[in-house]
Amino acid sequence: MAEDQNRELSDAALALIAERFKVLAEPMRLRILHTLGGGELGVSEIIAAVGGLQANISKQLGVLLQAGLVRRRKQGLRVFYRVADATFFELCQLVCSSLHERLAAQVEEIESAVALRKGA
Amino acid sequence: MAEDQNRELSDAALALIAERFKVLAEPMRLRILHTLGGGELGVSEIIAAVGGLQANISKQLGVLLQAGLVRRRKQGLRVFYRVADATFFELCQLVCSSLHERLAAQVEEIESAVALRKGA
DNA sequence: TAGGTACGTGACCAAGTAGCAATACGTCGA
DNA sequence: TCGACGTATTGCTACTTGGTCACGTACCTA
Repeated sequence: MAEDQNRELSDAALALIAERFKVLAEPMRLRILHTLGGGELGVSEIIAAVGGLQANISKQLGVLLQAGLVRRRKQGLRVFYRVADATFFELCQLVCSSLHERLAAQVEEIESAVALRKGA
Repeated sequence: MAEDQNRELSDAALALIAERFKVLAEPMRLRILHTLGGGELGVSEIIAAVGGLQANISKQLGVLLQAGLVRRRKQGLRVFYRVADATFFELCQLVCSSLHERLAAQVEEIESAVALRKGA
């Protein structure tokens, strides 16, 4: 039973982790977060920075807010957002370095293949 | 123009990062990777460990392989997979700690609300 | 060569969702 | 009170994809 519980807990944890990754799996949301990396911004500024229609930006901001990745602050007509979870930047950096390694390896592979063709 | 190039490059990079996150945004794939954390395993063992139909596991392994997250090795009839990108575990750990913080904050919020009710 | 085993693939369906257009909501100045 | 403005929401469409079934492929043994 303890085993079952562990399995259940592990599954629940994996589901939560997957959900977090899902939120980050959209270029537009990444652009918004990246833009907010410079500090708190109003919705209008975000729209100007990342492009796209207001409705969509608002929707994606809602997704990020519900995921706890950004915080919201109202001031009169304006609404300001800022990054609430700094791990986002670490995650991006990790993925970037991983992708960089992978691409470098592919380049090397291709180059060695070219060298083989030259030799033949 | 340099600005445009930077913007284009940044968009392409964000698309790549989003794609990586997308691969990790599925509980079944996370389960497979987590299972492979113990070391190289054959497809049959993976299926036994994570559950589900063989066709689906094979499909998800294909996705992971194409993403460069796992490596493949054939030996007779058997096919063995192993984790190819160790950053996966760091990513999971980061997300886990982030989620833990978030949940702890929510618990605290709820408890203080309960305390307020008691006080009233 | 025939048959069995381990794994991959193609076709399909159902669920989820990004983007868009239209509209609603809340807040301010006049 | 009435627009005007900034933002959120709703309904919709098109597309993607996880899971499943049926079948194909590669490899081994007898």
